[in-house]
Amino acid sequence: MARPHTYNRQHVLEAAMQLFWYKGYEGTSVKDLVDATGLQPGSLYSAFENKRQLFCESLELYFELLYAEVKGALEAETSAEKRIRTLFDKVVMGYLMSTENKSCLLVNTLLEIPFDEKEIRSRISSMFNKIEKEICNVLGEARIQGSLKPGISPEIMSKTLMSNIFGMEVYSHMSQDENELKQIMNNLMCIFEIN
Amino acid sequence: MARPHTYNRQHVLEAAMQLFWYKGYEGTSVKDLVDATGLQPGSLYSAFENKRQLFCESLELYFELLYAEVKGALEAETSAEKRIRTLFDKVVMGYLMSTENKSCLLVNTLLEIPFDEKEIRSRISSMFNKIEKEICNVLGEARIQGSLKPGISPEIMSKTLMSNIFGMEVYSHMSQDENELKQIMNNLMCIFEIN
DNA sequence: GCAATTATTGAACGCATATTCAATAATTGT
DNA sequence: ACAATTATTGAATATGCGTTCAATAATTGC
Repeated sequence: MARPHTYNRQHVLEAAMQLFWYKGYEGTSVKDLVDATGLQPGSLYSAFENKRQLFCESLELYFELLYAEVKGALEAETSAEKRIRTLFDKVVMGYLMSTENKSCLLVNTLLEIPFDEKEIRSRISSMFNKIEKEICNVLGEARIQGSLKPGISPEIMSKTLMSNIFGMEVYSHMSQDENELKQIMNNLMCIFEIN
Repeated sequence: MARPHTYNRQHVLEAAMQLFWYKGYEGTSVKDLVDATGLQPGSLYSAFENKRQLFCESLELYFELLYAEVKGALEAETSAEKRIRTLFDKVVMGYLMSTENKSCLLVNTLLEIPFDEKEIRSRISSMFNKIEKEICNVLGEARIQGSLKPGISPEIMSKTLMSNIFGMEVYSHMSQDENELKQIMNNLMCIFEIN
């Protein structure tokens, strides 16, 4: 009874996410979005409330992809220790591979948004909480499997590992020296017993 | 032979730095700077080339203050272990105290600036390198004093500690839970022997 | 084929931005 | 007192931003 959409909403969202990822929220203009998506401002605004809303949906999409990757590493059929190591290999590789500022959109956002953006902040907070919990669970398994050094608390160590995931990201903005990140990673992996 | 300045350049710079610290580079407008410094655009531009240059000078000033604080902690007259602990107490306290987004200006800048701002990036990189070296030296002393656990490399551990300084900052943007940061810190301080 | 409905277009809007510059003011050496 | 020099002012400029909306196009049910 009415004219149908000509675009694919998901494709548009993906293009927008890539832009926000590369250039940040403020750094991405509506013109950029128009150019990248092929949609005119009017269509963009009818599909997604406004720029901010489009950004929020982009964050959700980003997390979906990120979380799938994390799960992929942590649910493999190997020892708990190996799964944690795989995750960190992926993280480090991700940072090393990113030629352009493409480090984690969520971290970038946390530091970019003004302090009164409580909603976005708490949303990202719960996203990372979810990942931290996954890591914590696997560390718990590692302890049962006897590969975790005694005296190490999964709860606290998962926070420390998260802190280093964040920290290595900042690190990767300074030097692209492959070894620096790998040294940090290896240092962290000393939480496991050497047999 | 000519009219003298009516303002104090250092005071102006300090006010600008505070603004950039609170609101970031893009988030700070020239109008903001005009309001905060009391200088009109023309004067501001004759004193500091342009906004970008003023920002660069703000970064240098910020580092001066930061470095002085770091040195203050690391050159105290106590054991190497205590000095490192003092530094991390300060870092964590700094994050906990900051009511408004006032985490490290240098880290914020690293994540905010576009990727092609190589000059700023490498400048900040060498700033943090200087701090890392200081930490490394003190860890070296700790090793000699026997307070560092055997098998821990000062060079690598100083990188890991830097990574956590960065990471805890990101962490502090999510939760203001005092314990989380302190748990991470205590976990890191396990590099020291317990006698 | 027509009426109804919705999608798309892209110019236009109001506002904010960084920067400039001619006019004015203040100081100093002579 | 005056000329020379420099500082200050703040309106003007050009550009870019996010957003809106009237006009136009496309589709479907009847």
